[in-house]
Amino acid sequence: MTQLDLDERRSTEPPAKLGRPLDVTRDADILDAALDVLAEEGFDGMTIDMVAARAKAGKATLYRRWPSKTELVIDAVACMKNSDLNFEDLPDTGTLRGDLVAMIKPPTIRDAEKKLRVMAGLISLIARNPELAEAARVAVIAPRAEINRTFLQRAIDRGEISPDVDIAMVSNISPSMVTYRTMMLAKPVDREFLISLIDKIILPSVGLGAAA
Amino acid sequence: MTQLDLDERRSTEPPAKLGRPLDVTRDADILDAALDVLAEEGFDGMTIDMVAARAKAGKATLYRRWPSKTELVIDAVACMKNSDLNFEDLPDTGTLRGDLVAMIKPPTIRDAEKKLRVMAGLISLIARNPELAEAARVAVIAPRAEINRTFLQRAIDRGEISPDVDIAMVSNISPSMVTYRTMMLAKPVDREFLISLIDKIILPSVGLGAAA
DNA sequence: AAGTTCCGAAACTAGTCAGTTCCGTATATA
DNA sequence: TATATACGGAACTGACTAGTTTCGGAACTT
Repeated sequence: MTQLDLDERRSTEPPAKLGRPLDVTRDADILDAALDVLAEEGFDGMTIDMVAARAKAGKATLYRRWPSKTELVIDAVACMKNSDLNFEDLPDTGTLRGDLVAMIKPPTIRDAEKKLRVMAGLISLIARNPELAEAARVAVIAPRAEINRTFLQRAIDRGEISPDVDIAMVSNISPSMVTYRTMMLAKPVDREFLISLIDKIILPSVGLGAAA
Repeated sequence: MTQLDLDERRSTEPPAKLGRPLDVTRDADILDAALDVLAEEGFDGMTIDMVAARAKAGKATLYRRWPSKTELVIDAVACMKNSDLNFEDLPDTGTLRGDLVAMIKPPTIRDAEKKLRVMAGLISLIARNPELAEAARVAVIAPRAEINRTFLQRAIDRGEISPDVDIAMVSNISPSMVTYRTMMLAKPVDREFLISLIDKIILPSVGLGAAA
């Protein structure tokens, strides 16, 4: 069951005729709590009681809305999609380097780090749960590369870089190295690291080595 | 308790005076079984019974040798160190590209993939268990970057690339992108991908874009 | 106010699994 | 052969947790 399914379910029972209506904002609170616990404990370390306590809800309430722990987590991951970056207001500075540097903002970095912590808690499951894997890919993994793809395509269109650049490969450099640095090396992803990444790896790979 | 501790314990009871001696090769079988299960199920999915069954051993035997599941896993990870690549016989072809390409061998790739599957099953724990994190870093993470560092240093020494190259950054490109591709994108790491990685990302980042 | 529905809290069920104990057997020394 | 030791297997304990049920109360509708 996905968030969309829930919305649908509710739209078929119009504005709720009698008694207290199902509160949609309650769903969001619970999903947020689930993400917090997930980031701190991982999937197996997370218990339904933890989530209920964090959301100040009863365990029964969670089971009234989601049929199982797994479905709750899938839904939580799917709803993690656009917590920070809106695709509409991406920077457009006129240069590839300008666009990439403009993405380095503390809130964006924090958002990415939380998502990575959630991902870390899920990875061992992803190999065995295709539905969860799909939710994670759509919500977390794809958007990061998509933004880079957009920047690169713009740069090609304006003639800044060669159209022969392997966009698929280059757009994954930053997600790969940020993820590895966080999850494997446990080192901070700070502005200095990201600037180095742009100037020493990404720009040279598109032929903007010294010209930038 | 580490493998070293076990060896020590055994060396203090000389060649075992009476009865059946503790069989050191039995340890290796059990640790291998643990790695197999770990790679397939992840830490939380792995049970002691599974490991015992796979090693054709009794559960009690495992607990005679390791005090807990966690210690067993830490030991297994630590022993994963040099299953394939020996630091002595690294290729030395005379060019950076030659060295990097020479590392692309099916057995090496398979070995790396298994290690990555084990890592995937551990990541959510690594954030909460420093001892395990250290074992994983020493056995899996550090060696991969170390090899690249060696190749890069050689290239600097022979004047092939500039001494200003950020070795720490460049030596992590390949581990990062291979890990991400495997764990997040669930795409195969084949020869074609690795060649592209070398020619399109790594070599340009050290100033060998077209000259190679 | 009456009726309905959802709520949080808590008790409960059932299954799983880490870790322990026990036992009959196999293998080595002496 | 007698003895000591570690073995595999199986039964057991205790803790934990997913999921269910129950219940009194709160909030909304009419």
